[in-house]
Amino acid sequence: MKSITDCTACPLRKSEVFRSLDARELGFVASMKSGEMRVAPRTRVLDEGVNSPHVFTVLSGWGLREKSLADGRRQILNFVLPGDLVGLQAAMFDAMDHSVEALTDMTLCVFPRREIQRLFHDRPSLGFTVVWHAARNERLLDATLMSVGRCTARERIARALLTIYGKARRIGLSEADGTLSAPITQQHLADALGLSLVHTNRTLKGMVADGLLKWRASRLQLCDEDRMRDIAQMEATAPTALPLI
Amino acid sequence: MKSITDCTACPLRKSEVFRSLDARELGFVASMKSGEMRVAPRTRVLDEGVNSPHVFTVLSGWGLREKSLADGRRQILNFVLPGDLVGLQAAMFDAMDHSVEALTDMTLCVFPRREIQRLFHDRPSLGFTVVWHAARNERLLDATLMSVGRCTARERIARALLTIYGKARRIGLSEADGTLSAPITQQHLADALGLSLVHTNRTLKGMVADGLLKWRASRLQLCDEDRMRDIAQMEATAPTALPLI
DNA sequence: CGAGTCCTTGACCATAATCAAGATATGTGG
DNA sequence: CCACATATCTTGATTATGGTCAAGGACTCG
Repeated sequence: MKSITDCTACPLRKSEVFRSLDARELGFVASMKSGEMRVAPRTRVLDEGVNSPHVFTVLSGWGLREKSLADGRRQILNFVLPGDLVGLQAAMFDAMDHSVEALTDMTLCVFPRREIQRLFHDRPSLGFTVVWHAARNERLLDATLMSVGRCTARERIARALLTIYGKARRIGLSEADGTLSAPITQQHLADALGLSLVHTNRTLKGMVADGLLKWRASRLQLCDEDRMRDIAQMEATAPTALPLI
Repeated sequence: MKSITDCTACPLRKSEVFRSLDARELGFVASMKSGEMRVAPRTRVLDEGVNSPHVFTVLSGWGLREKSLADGRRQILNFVLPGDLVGLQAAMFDAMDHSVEALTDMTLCVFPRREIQRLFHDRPSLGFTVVWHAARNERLLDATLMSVGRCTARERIARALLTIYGKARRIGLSEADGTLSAPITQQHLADALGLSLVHTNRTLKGMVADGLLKWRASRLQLCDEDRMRDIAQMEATAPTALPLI
């Protein structure tokens, strides 16, 4: 059996990016945690159509949330990073309607779905945190739907990269020189934006040529964030502490 | 001052479509309700970018949730119907990142956003219900994003109509003859699906010609639901009781 | 160094957008 | 009840964004 991270010594909580929990909240989370799961890249953490007995918090690594059609078409719904709560649907409905897949090695805290009920009753403040996560996710989806529905390829890419980059930087995943090591291929980006791989590639090249970004060997760098925001029609957002479960 | 519906006599709760609350839950909801709001078609109930002090439950009427870009492009995120909870974001974040607009005359129960905090502490089971709504909304968004990102115009329309029709029928808005009176124009459908009005119109006509549906004078009828589901690649879902706040 | 994955490019095609204008409804005030 | 105004729907012509097909090149990793 692998060593399991104790919630009180959680590496994420140490960071000031995450909102700290009071002793009772922390105690509850610790009591709810039934284990830790480590998965390799390309592993499915949750499976569309299947009833999962677990809800997870991402401790480390990158993953993605996706949905597929019977004929193989797929849509990436969003990327998941440390601190994200995944599989909440499993606690609410009979079956998952999307999958979660690892992009890198991932470690996830495992919570039995039944404990979520108990969470609301025993630690209401954590219940509020769960909704916060759900609401935040909905915001992200709203923005992505707007992108995919109404924006050009270049705009979509600008929006997606700003979003991913912002999310990663916020939790300290970017380097001092402003680059970000992201395990994302152009195919991923295409599948997240409703574009074809070929068109994504060409558009991306154009943006590189225009000095907007660099992206070599899965190292992403936004060279001109201001101009990117202009294209994306997105404002910078002030960071607030992220509640972590 | 208009007469306000008492929660214990709520017309929605009478219906067996909605999950009934126990006495304490009902009492809490009643105590939380600060008023009722009636709005005319095209009125904004919630405004993108603005901090709303209220959260609402739709009592009657149709509305939509939308998001706009500075240059006027807009994306309809989904349609809202009686029983839906709107503005939850207002209770979680500083500003709304989408708007809610009435399509018909609407009546909404008004809850002060601060009460949501209290709800979690005083009636945890209602907290669970709030998350249920958030999770359900996320499901809907996931499905729509998949539509807009990866489906053809005909598929998107089939999916959207099945979704809207299903949602409305479930709460008893459809007629005995299978028709549904929906206050939705082709422009709305286009804006919800990331399509142009012209292309939506042509695609719709083709579907009418193929005997899939009828849509005259804002009366929608799905003539061949099975075939629609084939096109949409969507299964029929078994209805469960909807929790209402 | 060989296999797989990922990226790149060219040629061609299709779905859907845009532009423009006219036809039907729907609604309102006189 | 009619005339006018506005919203919605319909259709044609043209264009463009982005998809598909195909194939070669460049990494990466064991």
